[in-house]
Amino acid sequence: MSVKKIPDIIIGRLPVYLRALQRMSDMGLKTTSSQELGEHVGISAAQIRKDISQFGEFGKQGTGYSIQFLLDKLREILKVDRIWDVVVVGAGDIGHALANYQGFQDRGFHITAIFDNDKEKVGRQIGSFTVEDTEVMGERIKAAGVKIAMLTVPAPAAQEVADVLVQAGVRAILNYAPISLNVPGNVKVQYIDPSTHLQRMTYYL
Amino acid sequence: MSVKKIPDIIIGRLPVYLRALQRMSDMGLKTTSSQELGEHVGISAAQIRKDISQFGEFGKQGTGYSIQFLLDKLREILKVDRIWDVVVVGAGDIGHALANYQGFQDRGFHITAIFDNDKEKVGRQIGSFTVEDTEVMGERIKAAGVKIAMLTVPAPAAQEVADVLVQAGVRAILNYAPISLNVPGNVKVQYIDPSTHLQRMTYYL
DNA sequence: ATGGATTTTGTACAATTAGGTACAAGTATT
DNA sequence: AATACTTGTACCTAATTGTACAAAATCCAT
Repeated sequence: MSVKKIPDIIIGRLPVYLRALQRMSDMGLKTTSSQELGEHVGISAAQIRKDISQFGEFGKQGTGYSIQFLLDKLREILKVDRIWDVVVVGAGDIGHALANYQGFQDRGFHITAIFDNDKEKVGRQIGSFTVEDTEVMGERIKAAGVKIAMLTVPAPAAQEVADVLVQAGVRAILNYAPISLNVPGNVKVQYIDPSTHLQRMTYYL
Repeated sequence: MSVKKIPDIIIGRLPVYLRALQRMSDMGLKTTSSQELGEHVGISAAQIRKDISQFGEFGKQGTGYSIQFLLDKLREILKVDRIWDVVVVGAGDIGHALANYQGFQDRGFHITAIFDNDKEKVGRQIGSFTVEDTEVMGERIKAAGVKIAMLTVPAPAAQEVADVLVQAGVRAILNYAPISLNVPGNVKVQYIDPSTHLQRMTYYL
């Protein structure tokens, strides 16, 4: 009896539900329905019910879902019921913005180090972080057991850095470099490239 | 005889192909195959052939695709065979990073203005831009006919700003605020939220 | 030059995956 | 007690992806 494999596409929607539920909770709401949640996130109520029901029967007929209970469950499912250490590679504008970003704290992530290969930048202070040399990145990641990295280096360097990250044990990469990365099957990559995202919309203009 | 509707999911992959092809072109390559392109972007060769064939017969048996020809075609399909004006709303860290980013130039986009509602920031210089007041944003967008905006304001302000953008004629929003936006059906939104993207990967760790 | 081997596309067909519809059953409200 | 609300799921439909191959183009050995 193995656990049913959950499709990626469903996993991809859960963080969106989580974000909306957190917002509802912050507003003081205690319960919600698939209908209401669906209106918030722009997804059909049936879809939401089906997605959630993959993991158990979390709702109650006539009432809907307890927001707090669903938050707890989703965090548990997504494994963000804990704090993950994350490193940033690249101390440019994006690296800066990420280092200063206050939105990781409550969503399961904590930046622990920033690396750059530019000797000019190494040693400098970015917020509460001191930029470290990329040369020590691999061993630092290994030693700390870090599994998640955000990659903000220029495209030509990205694959090489990704290889080092993977070698050091990183299993999830948020890639800001405008290039597709080649990584082993057990490593996940999410891509953030503003031009690519914009190009997904111009077709419809 | 209407043109066959192309699925969103295919449109979403085209910018990735475009990016990889541009890279190959920069490296001096003249032709490629669905096989080779697929290895670069991590998508099956059959999928790539089928995607491309939606728009015409761009390849040649035995040879593959002319990179330059395919680049031209993809740019035309995605309507990035021109330069789109884009505005940035929010002059925080992300707004700064976007304003300084050099990666829009060659990919069909040009930032024309940056807005913020903080009177402290209005009038300041960010790169070659002078931060303008959000109050004049609507009329400025209307006057210039801008169709694309990047939204980098705090979550609580995002929906309100989005409403103004839509009212002013914006039809594509790249939303960096960690919240789902409610917009009319003829307006496209792409979401960039690092925490959400990270949460899509932690499940697999 | 030539012919067989190789490469590669575009597509027909099959299989799989994702999403929509509808409703029984439970819960709440009046 | 009747009405309204809401879930979870069975069933159906649509969308997406994979497989396989004919046809065309190229390559290569002689």
